[in-house]
Amino acid sequence: MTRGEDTKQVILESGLDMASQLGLEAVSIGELAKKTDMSKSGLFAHFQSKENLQIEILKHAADLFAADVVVPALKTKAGTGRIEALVNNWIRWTDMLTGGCIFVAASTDFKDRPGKVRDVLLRQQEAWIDCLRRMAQSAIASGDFREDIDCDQFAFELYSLLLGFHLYYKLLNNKDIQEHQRIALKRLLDDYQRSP
Amino acid sequence: MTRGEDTKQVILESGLDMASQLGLEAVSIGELAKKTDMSKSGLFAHFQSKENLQIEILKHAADLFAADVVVPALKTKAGTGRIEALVNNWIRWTDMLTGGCIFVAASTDFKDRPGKVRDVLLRQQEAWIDCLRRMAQSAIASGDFREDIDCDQFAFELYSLLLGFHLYYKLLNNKDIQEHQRIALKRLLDDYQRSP
DNA sequence: GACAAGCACGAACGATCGTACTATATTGGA
DNA sequence: TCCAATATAGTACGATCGTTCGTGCTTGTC
Repeated sequence: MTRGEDTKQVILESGLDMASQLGLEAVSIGELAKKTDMSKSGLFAHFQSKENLQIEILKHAADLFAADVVVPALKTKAGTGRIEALVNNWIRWTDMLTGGCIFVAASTDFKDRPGKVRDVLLRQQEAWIDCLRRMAQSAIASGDFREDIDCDQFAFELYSLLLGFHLYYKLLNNKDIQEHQRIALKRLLDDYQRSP
Repeated sequence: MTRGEDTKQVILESGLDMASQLGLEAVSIGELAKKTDMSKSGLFAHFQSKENLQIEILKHAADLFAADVVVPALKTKAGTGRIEALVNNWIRWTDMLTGGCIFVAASTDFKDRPGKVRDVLLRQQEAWIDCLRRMAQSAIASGDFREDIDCDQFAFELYSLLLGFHLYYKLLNNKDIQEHQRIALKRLLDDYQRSP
């Protein structure tokens, strides 16, 4: 890794943290330069535009997300256990970043801001939902889930649960939410499970 | 209503629309002045600070929300029917505003911005969750729900469902989501319902 | 018709925004 | 060790940010 790529990683790390707190649009080049002890122009030279900076932050986040959330879950045996592992990894992921999940923040931030950033975000969200769907499919294959279930439906309900958890946890600072989340997940899995 | 109060309503209406799209923090006084055909200073005089403007937008939104979503639902008979009415009103509410639900947008926007705006938002969200909880309580009283259910748990699961719907609907433009939402709501209500 | 209050305006403030240039360090290969 | 490439800093730009101030235009009241 060259020196330039090295500092770029530092910038992206700091930018990711900033975006998780204030939103991707609120990441300003001047403020980011202060946090990384660089000059505005020196930092800017790495990205050529703010739009590129935002996109690279998103892609950097996606790399970390894949490595910390998805891949470890895929190493466990397919079925409800893998789904629970994924959920636990996701919760740990929202704890790693100071502000919470950057994708949740960016989603509300860019839902009405057309452009390349929104396009990237959309593809990422679709990939994530597809990941959830495949979790359900492999749970069918493993025999944990019934065969007649709607995997899209499952993905939607599971993602909804995570979004609810995120709001209770990050905005309302609700202490009991982890337990509520556990119960809701159990109810969801039970309903989709093969009756014994 | 005096002339001043009249234009203030126009400003808040436009500000609410803007906040629902770009977020409450992205509502700029200059841009809002353009949309309402006013001067920056003329508009500013109504609020004395941007913080006050944001707070008044939130309160204006809460008034509309109560009138369009909560009150009509409370006029129906308590129980699962009332909950369904509330959900339908909520969906219609997210359709009324160009960008979606302002509270969802503001929640991610202000989760890490301490201050008066965040305090107001927090109280509003707690009131909303309390509203959902009372819906469950009255459903118990009416005999629709079992008596041993956890109303906080129900509020969390229902709110999560709405958040998921909002993301699919507003960011992903998912056409099938209304049907997915309907199915998930049925599953939720069934699980909490008194067995016949 | 004078007067006060309410309301909106234009101009200007310092700060920060994203971006464009130019120049100076720092680096790795010949 | 010299050179070219890479990497950072400095300065400046027009635009916009939230905010302040002074001014004039409408109102409704006496």
